[in-house]
Amino acid sequence: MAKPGKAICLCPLEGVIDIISKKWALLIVNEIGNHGRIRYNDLMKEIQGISPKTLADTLKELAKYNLITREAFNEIPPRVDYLLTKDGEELRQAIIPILQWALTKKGTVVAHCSCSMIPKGKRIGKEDLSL
Amino acid sequence: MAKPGKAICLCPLEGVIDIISKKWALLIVNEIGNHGRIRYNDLMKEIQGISPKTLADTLKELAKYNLITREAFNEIPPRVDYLLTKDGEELRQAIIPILQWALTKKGTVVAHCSCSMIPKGKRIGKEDLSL
DNA sequence: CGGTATCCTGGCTGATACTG
DNA sequence: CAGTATCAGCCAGGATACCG
Repeated sequence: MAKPGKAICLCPLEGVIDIISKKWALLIVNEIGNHGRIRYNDLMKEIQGISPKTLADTLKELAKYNLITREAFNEIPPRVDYLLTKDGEELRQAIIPILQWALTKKGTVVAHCSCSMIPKGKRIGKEDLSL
Repeated sequence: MAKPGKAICLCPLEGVIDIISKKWALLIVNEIGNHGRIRYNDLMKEIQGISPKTLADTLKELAKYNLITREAFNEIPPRVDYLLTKDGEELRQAIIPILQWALTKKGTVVAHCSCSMIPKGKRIGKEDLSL
């Protein structure tokens, strides 16, 4: 092998792999993180293409894993905010190296996601990922 | 929002998300990395539970994305080695933060994966991930 | 040995309509 | 507004058999 004693074990990923390999999970975690706090229908608008069912299902999953918090208010009309837990924010930070890696392969990338926090057409480079 | 100007854009993940969200892709990349160079059937043994079809499909995908290299020898019996490219090795490094994050949620984890490079029952902690 | 070929299944996902 | 209910489709992935 290349580097004796440097074998990496992916066992820790167990249980977590179900999250990070879910199509929408990372997007949602990141979007909530970008906003700090956001409501259900605003998420629907930000994450273009997701269906209400899928969004609801994924939110429940994320809450089950303690990555997000659901905060409901007894108002009319109803209001529910979603926030990242500490774990969720840490996960959000943990994917940044993968983002950086993706960028090294492409140089820069033109933002075209639906997130209102990112100016459309902005060129994303490594400098945008150094928090 | 929490930190103005610190919004994260996941656009760079496009094209890459198909890889990292594949159930077996990360496992395979990591396993090849652990061995430095490994043959098809040895991968089958190491990655317990994967079917030949899925393994073959995923290997092709990974090769297409230039994450691994296929090296075939004209011998009888045939022999094919798989290795990580530079990109592949970088990806392997990039997922370590996620591993570390997973560990912070669990403390330590007992290795039970089929990888022959990791002693069964070894307790994995953060110290095993500082390369 | 290193794969294909073939068939099949179940869970994820989407669309749409509806409700408290 | 914030979801649920319902139905339907796709396709990653599994089992098995076979091939060069």
